[in-house]
Amino acid sequence: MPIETWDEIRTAFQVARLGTVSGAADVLGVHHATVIRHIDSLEKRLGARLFQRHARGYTPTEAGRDLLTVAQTTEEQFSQLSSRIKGQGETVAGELVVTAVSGMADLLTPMLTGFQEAHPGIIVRFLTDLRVFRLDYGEAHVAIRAGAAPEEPDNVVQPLARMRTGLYASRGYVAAHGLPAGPGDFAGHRFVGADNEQSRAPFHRWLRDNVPADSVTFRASEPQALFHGVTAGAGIGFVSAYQAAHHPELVEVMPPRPEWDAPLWIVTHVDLHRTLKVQSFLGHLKEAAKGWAGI
Amino acid sequence: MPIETWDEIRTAFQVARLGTVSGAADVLGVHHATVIRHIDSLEKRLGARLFQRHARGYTPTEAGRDLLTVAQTTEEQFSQLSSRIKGQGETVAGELVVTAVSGMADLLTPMLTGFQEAHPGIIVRFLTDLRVFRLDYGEAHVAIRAGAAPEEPDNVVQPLARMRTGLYASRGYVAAHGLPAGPGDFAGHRFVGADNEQSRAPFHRWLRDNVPADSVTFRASEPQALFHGVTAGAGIGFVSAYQAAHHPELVEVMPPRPEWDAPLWIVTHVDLHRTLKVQSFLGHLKEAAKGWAGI
DNA sequence: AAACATCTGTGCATTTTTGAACAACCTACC
DNA sequence: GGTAGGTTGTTCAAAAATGCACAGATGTTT
Repeated sequence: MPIETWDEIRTAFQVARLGTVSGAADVLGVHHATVIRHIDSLEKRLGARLFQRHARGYTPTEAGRDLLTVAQTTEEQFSQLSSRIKGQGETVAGELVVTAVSGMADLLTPMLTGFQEAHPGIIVRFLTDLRVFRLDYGEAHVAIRAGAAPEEPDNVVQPLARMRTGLYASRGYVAAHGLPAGPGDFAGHRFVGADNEQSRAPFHRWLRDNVPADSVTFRASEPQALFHGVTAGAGIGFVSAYQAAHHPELVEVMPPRPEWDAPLWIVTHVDLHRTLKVQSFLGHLKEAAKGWAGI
Repeated sequence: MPIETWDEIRTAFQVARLGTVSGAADVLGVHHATVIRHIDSLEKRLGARLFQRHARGYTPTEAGRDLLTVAQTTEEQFSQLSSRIKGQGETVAGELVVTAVSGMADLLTPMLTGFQEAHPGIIVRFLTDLRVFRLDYGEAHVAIRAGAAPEEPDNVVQPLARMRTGLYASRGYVAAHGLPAGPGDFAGHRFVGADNEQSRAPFHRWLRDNVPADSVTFRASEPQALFHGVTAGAGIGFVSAYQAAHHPELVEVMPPRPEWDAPLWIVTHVDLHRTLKVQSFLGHLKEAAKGWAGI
């Protein structure tokens, strides 16, 4: 037996609270005729009288007093809800969901923990998965994407940084096979590459163009697996300069080149982009990116 | 920070619950364009987004989920309220406020207690006061009035019984002064009468016409005081046959006459008259009145 | 006693809300 | 790949809710 017209309950509530139709109309900001019509409609719907009418005003019946107490708490609940929602856009609290490909975890986690410490009310959820989380489904507040600029509608895209990548090999590999003198020497070496033939990453394309397919002896679809392949000595492969700098066991085969750079993008949904929480995080993120000069 | 449009919260609640605008529109029985407009209006009012829009539907944001839980309990509260109000007109429970002049207390109380015992859910409030309680102010459900038929608007009036009254004196008075032989002998006796000169009760008028004013030596405005005056031996006075029958110390001076009869009326407010609670009480009251043959 | 202020109630013009139809988009399924 | 079903979003006409003005009634104050 659900009630269909909550607004009528609200007007009835004010009438029960103030005792007069005119007073309720003033509070509600409507004409007193509207109040009368709301009461009539609601009483007809409920099949019972909520008020006794007389020339001095409306006095609530037993049912009217019942409605008064119920609507009183409703009014308070809605008021608190409104305060929470209005305030949440102006405070940095609650969940902040960030998504990125797993390969960026060690790059991003220091920044994420720093943001969490700066805003104790924040609970950071860092989602890394193979699939791309969709911002328009509300799966995350901020996504950090690599590669071509995303062009999804309703998403605001900002450049974050350029991720420099170079060719690296593990010390074990170098000890066993030596370093290639140059591109002409690649045929005698082993490489680690993407399993996906049409990978659009620029360094992957460069590998396809400059290294014989037979020399790519370790292939994986997951970026993290490629990185592990290099560190384990499976072959020479592309590693971001940032990751390489933190892994002393890697030896630089070819230094990063501009054409290998992969741009990083900050992507947010337009609905959430303007909120203080997201804006605050974006500021923190860009500040941290300035320290990524080495990547 | 009160919320002005409860209906918009209701539609937002359904959208959050079902996940789609179309589904909410079906449940609410309105067009989906209306739902969209409600959501837009509410979000604009709150200054925050409640939903993320995409082609598969609306997924609630953090604020939207907050609204969902609040509105969920509101829906339940209103539903229960509706059930209570709709049901209360069909059950005999709650308060039943009956008002009458205090002189009728001993006549009515047995009937009232009997009604309460027949309906354990009832709390009977019997208000007796000098002033007349006003039904149109919601002061009582049922009023029992004596005298001329009430003619207030919005009140439904039904005849209940005729209250027969006679002239009585206490045994002590009779022992001291004897009984008057007839109206011609009244001048030598003492009488108890109304203080109010323009009292409209027929027996009071009869007293004014047939008894010298000097013989009315005990006057009171309160009916109960008049009755006590008679029983205390202050003089000869009018007592209802019902009361006289229950007081053996009274001696009949003149038996009840039809022209002394005072009609009793049942008065109820038109809004409450049709409710089962009042109707049930009226049936009980009329049944009890059949046993008042002696009054 | 009489004027005043306040409240309810009702018919009519106006504004606001709603509904219908259509377009655009995405998803799923064949 | 293409088609069918479902969803959102927008424009214009219809419907409904609202505001206005005035009448009626009651209690209060001068």
